[in-house]
Parts: sequence; structure tokens; C-alpha cells
Amino acid sequence: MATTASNHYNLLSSSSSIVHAEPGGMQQAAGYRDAQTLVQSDYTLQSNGHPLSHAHQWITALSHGDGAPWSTSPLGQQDIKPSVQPSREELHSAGSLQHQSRGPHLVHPAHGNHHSAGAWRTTTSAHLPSMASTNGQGLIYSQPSFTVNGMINPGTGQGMHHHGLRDAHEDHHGDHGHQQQSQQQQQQQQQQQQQHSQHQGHHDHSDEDTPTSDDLEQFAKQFKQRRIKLGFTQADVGLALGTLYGNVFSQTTICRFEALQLSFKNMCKLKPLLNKWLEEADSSSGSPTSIDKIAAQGRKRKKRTSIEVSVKGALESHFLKCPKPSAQEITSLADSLQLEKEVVRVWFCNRRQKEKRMTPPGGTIPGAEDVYGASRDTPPHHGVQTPVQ
DNA sequence: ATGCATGAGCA
DNA sequence: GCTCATGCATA
Repeated sequence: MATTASNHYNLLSSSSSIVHAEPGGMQQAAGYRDAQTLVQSDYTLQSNGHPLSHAHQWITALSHGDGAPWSTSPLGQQDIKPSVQPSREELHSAGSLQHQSRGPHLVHPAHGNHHSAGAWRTTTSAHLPSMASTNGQGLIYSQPSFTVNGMINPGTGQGMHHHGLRDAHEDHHGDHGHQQQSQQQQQQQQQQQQQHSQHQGHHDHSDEDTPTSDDLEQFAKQFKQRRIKLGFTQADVGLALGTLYGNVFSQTTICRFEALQLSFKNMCKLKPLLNKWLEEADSSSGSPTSIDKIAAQGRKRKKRTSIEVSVKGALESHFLKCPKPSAQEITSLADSLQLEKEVVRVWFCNRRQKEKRMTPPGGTIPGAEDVYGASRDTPPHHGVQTPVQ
């Protein structure tokens, strides 16, 4: 039950053993990982059915990811920076912005209107075309060929590494926070921001100004449409951002951006980059701006634990009662559910994070609940699926 | 498209 | 140990 065991992880070693490739059957996404999938090593361990047997399956996969300390790739790693993420560090240490934003601010005139979440999705609708194509992407996975104008040259391979500065871009003046600040403040900040799309006489804000939630929503939609029309997949975009701006993103992130499933702040951060890509993409006069990517490194990752539905239900219940269980509670809960404590802890973290997203899972439409006054601890229940696609 | 995981930075 | 940003693996 727990870990889904049937998976192989690839060791991208020069060509060590090619065990077997997945039968194409259901793997639609296989395409984009070709590089990785070239060589796979079957890593099936003992399928430990029980959770208690904490036998983690650490696998080696390649990824350039954020700094994998364990980068011991047989291939020889390039320079990929392990823990040197200038981005955050800069933000923090140097970031005067950050500090500033941390404290005071929040001065927006509150003439709030909507509720946190609701505000986002006021316009739920309209993008029918997107859906179809989104799916299509899986099938068609075009090779990453990012020259923005794309597809002209079939890139081969994938994965990149250089990420360097991740915030090199602009900062949003003062108002909204940056990275980690006290959570509470942040939450409030987000809410307030979302609540009113006020301040800032937004003129044209193509990318710099602090966008309003509405702007973001618009942009996300527009972005998706253009992206699709241009024939790029979410993964392509993510890679392209890396080559172009030194900041790679995964399909997941692009997807979440389009679906507004990121925090407000995060959306603000990504928007400028995506906007630039978009501009280049359609104005791309065949500039061979890209180059490529190099492959990745090795990394170990715990196998994804698959939590049973029933267990999940139990966790949900607890979450409703107590979104933030103490270590003790987690331990006992884990014990009763027969899950590793860490798994439970992470589950709660993820659950909370989900709760904080801008897009309420339930698409609780506007007009309704909102006023979580100042304390927003009451999660807006969600439940229904939104036609977000 | 999303569930579980990792890791940085902070407290 | 939490939050937050992000992503691999998956359904």
C-alpha cells in the first residue's frame, strides 16, 4: 500500500544497464524525459507493503534540482550548483526589501471587496480551448526545442542546470513580501492583496508592477492560450526559462501558474519571467537564442508514498479539527494510521500549503464567504471542483 | 493535473 | 519543525 513500488529510476549513467523501458502503455509523459529514460535501472525493491517498514526506497534519479547535496552522479556532474542559490540568499541577506516588507507595510487601503480565495476566480470560464490542448500536450510532447520560436530545432536531451539567480528581476516595490516572512504576516498580506486590487495605478503593467490578483488571473489565462497556440508545452516553457533567464522550472510549476495554484507572491514572481518568455516567443524572429541544456545529476529521492484513501480520509478529518498538530499528535496519529511520522508531518504541511493557495479548490465563488476577518484560520472548505479544467 | 517530497531559510 | 517554492513521480 504504501510506496508504489513498481517503478524504476533511472540512473543516468553512461550506459550501464538498460534494464527495461516502460512499456509505453500509459506513460504519456515519458516523452519529455527521454534523456532520463534512456537508461533505466530497475529499482524494484522489495515491495514492502507495510508502512512501518520504513524502508525508504531511495532512488537515484536525475535532476538538476535545487541543490542536491547528494549529487553523485556517475556521469560527472557539471557545475551545477549545489547549494548556492543566489536567489534566496540574496533576497534575504541582501534583501533590504525583504526586511522592509516584513514589518510594516500592509498599508493598503482596505476597501476590500472580496474574499481571499474567491477573488481569484471571479472569472471562471472561458477557456475551453485550453483544456483540450493541455491534454494534447502529453501526447504530443514535443521535444524541448527552445528557441523561443521553438520547434525549429529539435533539441535533444534535456535537463539543465544553471540556475543562478532566481530573482534577478525586479522586485516589487515594497509592498509585497518576499520569501519567508512570518507566516502570519504573509498570509495576511496575501489576503489583503488579493482582497483588493487596489493601489498602484496600474497603467500597463506588463511585467513589473505589482499585479493585482485580477491581473494575474488574466495573465495566466492569456499566457496559457498563447503558449498553446505557439505550440509549446508547459515543460517546454519551463526549460526555456532556464535557458533564457537562467531559471529553470518544471512542468509542474508552469502548470500551477496557469491554474493559479501558487501563492500570490509566487505568482507575482513568476509572472515577469513568463511574460518575457511570451514576448520573445511571439516576437521571436528566429533568433537562435538557445542552446541547451545539459543533463542532470543524480539524486536520491524517497519513493513517493501512496496513502490509501481511507487513511487520507482520516487525515482530512484530523486536519479539519486541527490543521497544525503538534509533534506529539503527529506521532500518535502516524502510529494509529500506520504511517511514518514524517509522512504524516509532510502530509499536513502539504495540506496547509494547499489550503493557502489562491485558487480555492472548490472554486467557492465570490460573494460568498470571505471575511475571515483578521484571523484566517478557518479554511474555506472546499470540495467542489472548479471548472478550471 | 496533482500527490508526496525536498530543501532553504527562519524561529 | 514550520513555511514556502518547487519538482519528481504518478494517476
